[in-house]
Amino acid sequence: MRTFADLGFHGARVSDIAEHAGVAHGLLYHYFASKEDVLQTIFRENWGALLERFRAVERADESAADKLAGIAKILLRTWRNDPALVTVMVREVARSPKLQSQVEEVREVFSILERVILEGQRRGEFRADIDARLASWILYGGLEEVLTGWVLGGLSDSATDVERAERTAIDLALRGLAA
Amino acid sequence: MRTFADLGFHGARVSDIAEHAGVAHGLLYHYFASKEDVLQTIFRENWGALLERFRAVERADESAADKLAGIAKILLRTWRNDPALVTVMVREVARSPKLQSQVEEVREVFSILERVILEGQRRGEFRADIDARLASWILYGGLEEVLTGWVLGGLSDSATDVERAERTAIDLALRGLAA
Amino acid sequence: MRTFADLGFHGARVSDIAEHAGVAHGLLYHYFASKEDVLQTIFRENWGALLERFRAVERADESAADKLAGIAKILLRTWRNDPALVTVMVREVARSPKLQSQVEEVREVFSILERVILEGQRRGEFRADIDARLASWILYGGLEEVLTGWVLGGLSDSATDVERAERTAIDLALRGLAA
Amino acid sequence: MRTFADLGFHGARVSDIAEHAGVAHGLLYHYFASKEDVLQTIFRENWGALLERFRAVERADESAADKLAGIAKILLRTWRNDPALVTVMVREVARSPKLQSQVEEVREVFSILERVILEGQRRGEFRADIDARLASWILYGGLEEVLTGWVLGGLSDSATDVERAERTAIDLALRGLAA
DNA sequence: GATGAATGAGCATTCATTCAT
DNA sequence: GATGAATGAATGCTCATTCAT
Repeated sequence: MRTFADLGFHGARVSDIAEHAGVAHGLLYHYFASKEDVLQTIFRENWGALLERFRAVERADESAADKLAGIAKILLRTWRNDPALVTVMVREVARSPKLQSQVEEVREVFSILERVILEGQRRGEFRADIDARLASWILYGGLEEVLTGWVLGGLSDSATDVERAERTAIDLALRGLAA
Repeated sequence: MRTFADLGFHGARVSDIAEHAGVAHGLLYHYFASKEDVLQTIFRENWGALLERFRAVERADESAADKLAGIAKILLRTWRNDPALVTVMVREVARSPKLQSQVEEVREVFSILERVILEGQRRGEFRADIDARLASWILYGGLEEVLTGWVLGGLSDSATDVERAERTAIDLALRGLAA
Repeated sequence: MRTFADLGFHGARVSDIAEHAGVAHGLLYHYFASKEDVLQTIFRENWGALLERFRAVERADESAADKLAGIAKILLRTWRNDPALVTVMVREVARSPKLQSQVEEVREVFSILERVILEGQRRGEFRADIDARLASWILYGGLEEVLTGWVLGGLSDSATDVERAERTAIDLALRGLAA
Repeated sequence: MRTFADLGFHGARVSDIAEHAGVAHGLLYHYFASKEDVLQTIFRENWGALLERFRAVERADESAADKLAGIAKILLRTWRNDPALVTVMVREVARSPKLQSQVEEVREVFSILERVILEGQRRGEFRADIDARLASWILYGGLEEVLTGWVLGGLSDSATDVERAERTAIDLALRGLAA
């Protein structure tokens, strides 16, 4: 993950990864079928864990607004906890069809957001004149762009800035959706 | 542009581009210094034109809300006018540090959005308790994610859906920012 | 052909072939799809020419015995004319299923021999109590083994020895088949 | 032997052999010095046994013709008894200089055949105007090609066909050599 | 005896780029 | 302008072999 984060998928040679791990490059092929499988595994294991947390939020006994806020927090705080992971996700996974097979899993986050929004609309928390599906993409895009800003260095990611970003994103979204 | 859109930057060989253009691949080097220069040129020429249109909106004598709406429309309608361009932008330019030299230009759109938001805050149109810089990233991210949805096929892009996306995105943003 | 003859298919590196030819190894891939394609091409072009000569003999207006003798001569004299070709054929093509797609073409020689033998039997030149198909394999095997002996150095291939081999092989075969 | 027969020497990985044998691949190196040593051992043990039988035939108190017939029978019947062995011999050992050290042993069969033929010539059984050395190669080649036909599937190897091949090969050879 | 993680030499193949024509 | 033969650096991957356990 760190090698991909530093050099990008194409820029990272298999031997770079192995060197980073302190093993011979051949050993990599005991554990992974190919260089791409390494990326796929990084994605699968980490995104799966994130999805699990999103689902837990969805199941929680909270208002839809709190659920959205919870998901946003998980996503944005991942930058602090695991910047290499976020870097790889943002640069190699999010938009490239490199991991076609995983597209479904990537989109699961949209489904979760959509369901939460629909729930909010049903409960009267959120306005009903908004397409929940579209809103889920728009909200997620806003969050991902903040992560991208941090990854590419366009946005400050000091502790206070991260906190402010969290508040801003949540605030914008909830006001945008509020009934 | 079409070749990059179809195959991606890494997946497209110089000879693919030349074949697409109906010339020998050697000729490409009369017009471009390298394969990367082709991408750079695509970006420069097209993004420059978009930026010009964004700036025109910024200069117009309209409310800040209308300016934001105008920018969103330009961005989203580009998909219909030039899907290959959007595909290349979304997949090859937006996140990769491939075009480092152009990062500044990419970010110009954030500056424009930020200035429009600040203007709206100054005029009392928009709430003042929002960091304009952050908001510009978040709004742009929402729009770009919709484009991504269209590029990768996750969101329907029929004529009515494109229009609805436009309204939804603008509506969410303006309600989120409204004073 | 010479590189394969010297080093064997597996022992020859692509760069050996290219070096032998005095070009960069990359150029090889302008003309051949792969290392294996080089072998295939060697086979196709040369075996095809040999087959053509065998067919010419078959069509000739001669006794079946003379036809068999003619085919044997062509085969054995190829060693003198083109030892590298024979070496490659004997070592890389004849028995390995490496060129599965060409198996049919390899077997064409058996068909030709079989037809000549059948013709001889019909004419009363050859005894009729012999399975022509089997005989074609046996005769061809005898010839090929002589070539093998020359390739691997087990049999002397001086000019007089080559001539004697020719006479011996033909003599054995014709006496074996004689009515 | 079965792994080499199925996949060829180069196509068979050490781990394929080990898997076939139901052990870990590392264990192979307790019993064999190398992959090539496995092939060598297969050859040595089996070819040695065959040679022993050939020599027994040579020593027997029979006519030269019967001796030739005996050797042919042993060789061809091995296909039925041990097709994998024959496959390996035909494809990996016979022509490749892979087992250079064993070349002598391979050629022992030619020596035996040659001596039998010489004996037949001395006794007046066989015509004297044939080079015994050459004849031994030619006869052996005929037999080996029949085996090759069975191995590669070009010749039918049903029980009756095997028997007919035996008769045909012996018949052709003896008539070819007959005084 | 037995395992399988670990090694690293070896090699085919790709493809951007050059340049003589 | 235009071609495409020629180059060669770069790299993913394979697999025989070793050896600590």
